[in-house]
Amino acid sequence: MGTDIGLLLSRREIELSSLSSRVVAVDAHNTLYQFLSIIRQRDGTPLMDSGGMVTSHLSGILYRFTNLIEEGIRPVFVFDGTPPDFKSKTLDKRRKVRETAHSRWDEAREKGLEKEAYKYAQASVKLDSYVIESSKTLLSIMGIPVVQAPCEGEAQAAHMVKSGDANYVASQDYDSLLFGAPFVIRNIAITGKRKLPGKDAYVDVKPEVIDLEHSLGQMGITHPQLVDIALCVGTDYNNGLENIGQKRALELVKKHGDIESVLRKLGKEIDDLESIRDFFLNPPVTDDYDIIWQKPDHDRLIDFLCNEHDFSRERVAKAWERIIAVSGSQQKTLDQF
DNA sequence: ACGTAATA
DNA sequence: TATTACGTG
Repeated sequence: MGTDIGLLLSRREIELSSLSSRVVAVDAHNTLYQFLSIIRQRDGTPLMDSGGMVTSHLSGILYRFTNLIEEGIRPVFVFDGTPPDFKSKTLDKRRKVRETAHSRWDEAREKGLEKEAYKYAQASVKLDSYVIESSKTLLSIMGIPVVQAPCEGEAQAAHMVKSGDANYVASQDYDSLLFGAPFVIRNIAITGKRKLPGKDAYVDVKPEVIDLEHSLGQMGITHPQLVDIALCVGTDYNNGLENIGQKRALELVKKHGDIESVLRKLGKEIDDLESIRDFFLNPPVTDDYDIIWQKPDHDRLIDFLCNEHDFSRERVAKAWERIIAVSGSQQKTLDQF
């Protein structure tokens, strides 16, 4: 998932409190995927209501964004639209991996192999229309605005920061930087600990900002050259070159200037090179959206989470108190303008 | 991932 | 008060 250019970028640790009153364009796909893969029981079974509907993503949205709202952060969720044609090979491949993982999850669970089951459960996560629609419902109940991207959500989120309608993109992936996002926040979570994949070890993770211009300056390259580096290491739309990782890709692009020269030198080719590069530099986006933080709806919150999806009334009531405590004062500051 | 109770 | 273990839906 995403493009592996993290080692090349400069990051700066921040406190969540420094984001107060800032508008954060949340990469919905990335965030929901994260919730669905991590909020699980030890054998990989996700949280579910009595009707068997998955609720892990709803739990993640409720608790994380209650906290962010309490910090005074103004989140906007940006959902994916229709992917470009040249992504179809990648999407087919992901679907096959997912299906294989799903059957291996079942097998491992039958044999009582918890760790293996958990691993395959994570790999079989799919964002279906139920997950998308139920997420949008909860967000609207919480008063959090939703923007529908015409194409890739990360491109739309990047556009919103460029145009000044948002201050940051929030995503664990780096792709919004390829789409030109000036500022990207990673690790915008509450608990400062993350499990290392495959290991039983945990590391402390703090929220961090990646500044695109600053990163480009440190590397001594331009934005189009960063896109060329991404094309070398592989993106959601192409496979990348053999034995070329991010460090060597940076050296090659700096030395030869652009990817065409690099490919000539190596005697290699990348399918749809022109289209993919143009897609990163000039992606389909829209200005047809409204970012308005509505008043959260208490009755609908209780009905949706407790009656429909079996959440604890006590916990939802507690979250409600925290949401409403700041949304009241925030509403005032909005009214003043 | 997050909340909460238990633990030290 | 800070860290860990367990439940959440």
